Amino acid sequence: MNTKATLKNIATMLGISISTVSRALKDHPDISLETKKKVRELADLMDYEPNAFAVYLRTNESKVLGLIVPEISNYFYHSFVAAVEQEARKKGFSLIILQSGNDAAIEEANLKLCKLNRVAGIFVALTSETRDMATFDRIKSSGIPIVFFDKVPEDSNYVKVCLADREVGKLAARTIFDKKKKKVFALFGNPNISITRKRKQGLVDELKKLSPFIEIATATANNTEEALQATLDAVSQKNKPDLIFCMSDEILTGTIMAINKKGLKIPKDIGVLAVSNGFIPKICNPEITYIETSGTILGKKAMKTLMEVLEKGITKKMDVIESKLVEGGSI
Amino acid sequence: MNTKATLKNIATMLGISISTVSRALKDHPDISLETKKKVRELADLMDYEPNAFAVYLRTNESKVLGLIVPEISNYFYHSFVAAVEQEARKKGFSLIILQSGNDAAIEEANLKLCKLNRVAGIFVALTSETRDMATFDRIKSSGIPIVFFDKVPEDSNYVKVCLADREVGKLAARTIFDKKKKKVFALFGNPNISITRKRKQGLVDELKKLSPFIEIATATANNTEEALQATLDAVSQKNKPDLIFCMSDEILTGTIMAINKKGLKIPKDIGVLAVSNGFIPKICNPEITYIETSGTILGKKAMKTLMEVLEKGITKKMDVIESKLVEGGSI
DNA sequence: TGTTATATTGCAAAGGTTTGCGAAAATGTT
DNA sequence: AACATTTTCGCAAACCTTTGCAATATAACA
Repeated sequence: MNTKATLKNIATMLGISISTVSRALKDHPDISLETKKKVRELADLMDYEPNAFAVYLRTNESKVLGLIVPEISNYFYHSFVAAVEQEARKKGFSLIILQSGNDAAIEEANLKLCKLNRVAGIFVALTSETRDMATFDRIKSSGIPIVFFDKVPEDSNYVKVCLADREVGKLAARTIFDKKKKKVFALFGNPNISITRKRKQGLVDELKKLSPFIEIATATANNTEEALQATLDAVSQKNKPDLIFCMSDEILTGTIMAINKKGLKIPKDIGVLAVSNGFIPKICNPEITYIETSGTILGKKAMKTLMEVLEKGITKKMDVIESKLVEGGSI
Repeated sequence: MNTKATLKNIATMLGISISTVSRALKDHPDISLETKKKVRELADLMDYEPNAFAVYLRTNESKVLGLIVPEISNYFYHSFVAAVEQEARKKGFSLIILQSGNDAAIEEANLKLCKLNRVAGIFVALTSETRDMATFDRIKSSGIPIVFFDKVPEDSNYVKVCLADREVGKLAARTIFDKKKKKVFALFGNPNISITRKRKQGLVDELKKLSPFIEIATATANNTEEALQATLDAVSQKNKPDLIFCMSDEILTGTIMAINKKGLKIPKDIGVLAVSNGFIPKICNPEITYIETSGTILGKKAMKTLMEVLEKGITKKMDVIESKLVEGGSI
């Protein structure tokens, strides 16, 4: 039978003490080269890997990060997740990924799970249902840093990385103005989350400022299905809009389906402007003009921020990433 | 200062022994109701959670699963990941997700990471570069069960869940035959992985069997970009195909971009048939006809299989899920 | 040779939990 | 009251690693 690869076994087999083996493997200066060599050879042979659990138990430093997100299968999040995972691996961390499915109770359970797994830090995109930040506060005060991203709490008391959401709205407004659109139908996601409110405010305020003659109607769509329906309704009116603004990929998807269903042509019959990571816009014909929100960039930023928090113990901070307009042919 | 919530501290505060506290918390029959009550109350108050690392160290049973995938931001995998995560949580497991980015070396590193984290089991979709199964074998013989999915090793010596790939090909062939297409251009992914070969064989053989008059040309596209280019080339010939078959969403995406770029109309100018999870087909106009491959279903199956392996210690097994044709208007 | 410095190594505790086994206390039996 | 049972609990080892400190061995020096 194969002996388990532990310090103890290596030590016994070599007739030396556990501590010597431990130090030899870490290249501690106290240990003679000869011993180090012996130890390393046997360790390699036995395929020794330190037991992460024992290490943690002793050192209290875990190399695992938690990531809680409403759902992974989301146009934006999965690129965020991919980026964080990559960066994490570079730094020697692993990533535990949890989905809260827009349910505050599951979110809380996931948070507990992170605590249970003694993660070194957590990334969180809030549920649209999250009202109570108490659990987050408890986790935080128990010493586990949290970096909020995308769907962040409004309160400035946290560490967060997000898009310049108000700017996104303004940029959309300026684009609409430049393209001389007159009747806008704007679709937004759940109004409970701050990014929705900010994007909406940015868009509406800036549009008003730019011109008193641009009509704007807004509606809420919590998912692709609702966006499809809302778009259908909007374009079926006698006096239909000349541009539809979609706050997210989820919504854009529904809008496109609706436009296809109605047999309308973009941009001849109707214009489309979206906020997106670019994937869906690029497979449309013509390509959709969009304001880019890159999950990859945000992910890298988030990881960097977490590392800072871990090192310097910051507890409040807000990082914002800019976004830019990518022109397709949809307006 | 707040005392840490550990068995020891609870024990001291209550003036009883650690073992009693431990057993009380697990509702062990040896402990009196009175004691249990006391213990539970204090534990609740202190927000006690067993230290997962210590538990593992003692029991050697971890509640964490590993998942290694070429990349999460893939049309198919992220729904798989989402499904596995959900099922895992139901069973009290957490999921560590790693990406190997189609690099066999990173794949190996990820495997080590799983071992290091002492996961209870691993899900793996192979890289197209993976040749050497030695590391997998070592992990397996070290007692960590591996369930391969989607991109699985050919050899029957493993536990795997996958689509009925040959059937997928055949179904495509029958559809092409039924729709009376005469000149097929079929795009496949990396030929090193078995699903490619199987789908291709299924399609080609069945097509030959059904009719000697259907022409079929095949090409390889390793990513969306290559698919775009290959499609562009194919439709630019004097005698262009009347149907394009796309083996995956990645490829379908490229094909659609190419068709859009060329200004061709589906299905009038050219037909399209894909293997897909349905998302992209549904946002096209007309919707693309596709053979469904559900990451969600496969994910659930994979989790179920892993649980079986964990319980019964099976070491070889192959589960196959059927797929069906979903008609759009693209043929 | 005795003394001191330096290079190597080992001891033992700690981290939090689980669990077999034995001890003590409570209850039941005659 | 003496004994047998049953109920309730504690002891201590084990899981594997890290690390401060003490111990030993070796070399250097006077």
